Amino acid sequence: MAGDHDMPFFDEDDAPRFDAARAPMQQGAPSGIAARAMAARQGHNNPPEYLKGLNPEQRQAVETTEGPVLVLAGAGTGKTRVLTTRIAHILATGRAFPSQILAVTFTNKAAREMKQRIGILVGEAIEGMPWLGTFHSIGVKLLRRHAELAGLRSDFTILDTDDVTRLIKQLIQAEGLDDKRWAPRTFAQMVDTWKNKGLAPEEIPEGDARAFANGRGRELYRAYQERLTTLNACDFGDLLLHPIRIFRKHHDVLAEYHRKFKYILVDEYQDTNTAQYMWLRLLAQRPKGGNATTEGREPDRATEPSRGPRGALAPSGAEQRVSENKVNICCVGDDDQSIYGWRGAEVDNILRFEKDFPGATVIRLERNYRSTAHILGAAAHLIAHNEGRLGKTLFTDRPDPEDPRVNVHAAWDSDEEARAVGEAIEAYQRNRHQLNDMAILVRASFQMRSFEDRFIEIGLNYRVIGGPRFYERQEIRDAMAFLRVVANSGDDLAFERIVNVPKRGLGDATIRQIHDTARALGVPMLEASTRLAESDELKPKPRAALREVAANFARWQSLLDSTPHTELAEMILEESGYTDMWKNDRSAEAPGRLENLKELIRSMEEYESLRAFLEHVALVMDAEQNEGLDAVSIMTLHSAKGLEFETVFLPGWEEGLFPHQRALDEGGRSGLEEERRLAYVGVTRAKKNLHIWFVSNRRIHGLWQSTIPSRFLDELPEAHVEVQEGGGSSYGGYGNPYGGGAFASGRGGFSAGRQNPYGASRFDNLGSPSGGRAARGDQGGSFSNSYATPGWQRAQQNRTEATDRNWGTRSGHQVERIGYGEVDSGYGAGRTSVKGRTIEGELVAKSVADAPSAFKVGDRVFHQKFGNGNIAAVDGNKLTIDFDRAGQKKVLDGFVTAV
DNA sequence: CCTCCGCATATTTTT
DNA sequence: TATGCGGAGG
Repeated sequence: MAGDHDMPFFDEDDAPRFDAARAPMQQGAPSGIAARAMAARQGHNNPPEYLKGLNPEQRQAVETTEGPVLVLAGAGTGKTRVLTTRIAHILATGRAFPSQILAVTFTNKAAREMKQRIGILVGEAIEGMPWLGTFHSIGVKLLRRHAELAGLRSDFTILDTDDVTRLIKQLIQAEGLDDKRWAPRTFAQMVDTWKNKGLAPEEIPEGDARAFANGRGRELYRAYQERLTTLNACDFGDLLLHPIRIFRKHHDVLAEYHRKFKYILVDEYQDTNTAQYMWLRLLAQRPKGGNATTEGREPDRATEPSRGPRGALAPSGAEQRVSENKVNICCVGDDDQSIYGWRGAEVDNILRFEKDFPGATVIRLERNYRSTAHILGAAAHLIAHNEGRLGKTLFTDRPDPEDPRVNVHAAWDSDEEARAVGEAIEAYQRNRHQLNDMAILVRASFQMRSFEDRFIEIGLNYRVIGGPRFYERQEIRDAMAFLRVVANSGDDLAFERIVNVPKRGLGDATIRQIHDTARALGVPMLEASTRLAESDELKPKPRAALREVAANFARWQSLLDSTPHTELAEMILEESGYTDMWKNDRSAEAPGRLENLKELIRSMEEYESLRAFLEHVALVMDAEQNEGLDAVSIMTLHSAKGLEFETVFLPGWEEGLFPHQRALDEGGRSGLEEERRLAYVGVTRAKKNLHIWFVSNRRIHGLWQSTIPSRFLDELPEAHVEVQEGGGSSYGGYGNPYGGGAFASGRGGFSAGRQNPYGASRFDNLGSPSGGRAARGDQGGSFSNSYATPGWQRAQQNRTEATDRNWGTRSGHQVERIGYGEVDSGYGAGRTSVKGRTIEGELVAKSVADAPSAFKVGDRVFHQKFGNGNIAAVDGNKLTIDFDRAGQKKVLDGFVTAV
């Protein structure tokens, strides 16, 4: 077997032998890396340039090249710097060639950044690192070399989630199952979860197998894998799993890579899932006696029935013996920033590192270069509420007492929140802050909408980061499908996607016929179409259409080698009628789609060939956003990881949203801890200014819900936090008649007789003039006289100055203000009541099935926001109410009181 | 083939 | 509430 791989194995990137002084040089006198390498070898006392400016811990992390190393790199402690400098150091000291270093990241962005920074450190004279990339891109590289060992040809196609879902849908239908009852997406997700755990069809838990397709989950998974093999295709999970299986089975192959990779580096180790962990361990474990195989003691974790908590894979005795050998693996990560548990990441991997790699050096990077002492203090106090951490405390050596504290603000509802944040941003802008330095980080993307609406209204530039990606758009995927078929006529999934695009009258019936013919003849669908078009099995119309399709593809394929690929692509889109299709489309999106197609062609120019481009796109599903424009960034907390901004706004800190109810329901305590880590990530994005917001009312699924402040707010240390009375008071913009944003509708409501499951909060009364006090029997507080508060006065002013810049153009808001006034009169009686919640464990709230409503049709009720109204319909606890002023609304019964 | 209506669904996202 | 999907019907 080994002989089969020798050829591809020692090709481009395997330099035959090492010569530090020569290899990296291209011409001229020794300089750059070569000079540094020689200096290092000659034992000069002066540290090389690239080590200067590192702090002692960073330097230790760079210079401890031998043996297993775990670098616990807190937020903003120079993680990437350590990683790149470490690679530069290994290269400069002649410890390894670029091709002998395996460096894995999670995202293409991270890989790109690392390559670039290594380039800067080491000088342009060195060729790129061939084995620096994402788990998946390295997986493809391995699999292309050894494809036949996985039953594939080396030109296999990589399916993305969309392809996978369509394929699974076909399988479900082929099994005679109802694809409505058994959603293909759901099953695709299940398969993904199994693959994240490294499980083959025979290894999945019985319960999982039974849970789908009338208990036929296992067979379906198996059928799916078989279908992939037939199609000469694999999904993202396979890019890791196939190499794992090859390594396990073919020890000679594994041994080659053991010899090859002298150093292994892993970025964001806390995000690794079980499959990635298995993959890494296979590559990292070296058998004791030189090149001997690991035969007989190869761990087969996937079949191990017993695991520790949360799927932890305790190393077996055999593995421990194996791993005694020195392994130069360096994992960098931060357990406090592990936020991807829901997609299979195992925090345990990082928590267990020292057990997995006995004798490991653990280095903590805690010196933070990003944030102020207040922000770090807040972050530290917050994250300290988590158990099971490795434990780190960030510090800065430039404390500045003048720094602003972390600001906590209250708002009445999400619209007001958006308004207040907008005003805060404008205030910063007036103080010459760049919009580019500000970001709004939300928990869930639906929160973005109120900000977008508001910013459009006031003409504030913003940019949404994340969301649907360039390569996931319909027009791009269609165009890609054309190209895929041209490059590989066996790509049936791509073919099916576009046979009838633009519409050519090839309906389901014809496509089924192509399918059947293809299967009967054992040929790809394109081939089958060609033959069908020549036969008279089809009616004239589809036959002609199909003949044209087949002829088109034949022509394009014949041009593949002779025509520049960008030109060919343009030709394909033109001749297929695809561009015309969008030109004739009068919908609003059509021009944008044409623009995207142009962009696609443009981006192809960077690649040598169509194939090179397609390979790239399969794995790199990101496209750059337009820089240059000064705009506020809006994104989710998840996509903010790794970024930093001068000023950060964190809206929506309410129970149920953040921590998210679903995380609590499904993840229990560990779910809560992951939410807290997410909060920690959010807080640590800020360099100087941090504003946290919560609202009292949020519309969820169209129903107004009264909310209570997030428990995370209570976990912030008072010393570093300043509570802003009234949402945007410090920016002098707005206010509501109650002197600020929020009523004590949440916790205040509880304390009136119900139990607040989270205990009293110091935010209970924030912004509440009388509601909170009334509810809790007056405990004074900062709002003992609501009419004296700045907020109230501001509100009065605002009401009279209707032409004020902040109000004038927004009739909607003005109406809403008046609405508040109406509410005012009845407020005392209209105290909110909130449904109780059960508590599971100590801290975790479970949502509770709502009891039937005590109200009936015709009842006269009062609602805080909408005023008085009559109940028009009752559905469980959901009420449809005709409000006197606000019209018909649906509202939960907990938020209205009988009048 | 296109349009309209009813129905389910409504965190987080990379490769 | 809003969105998107799939089926039914023109």
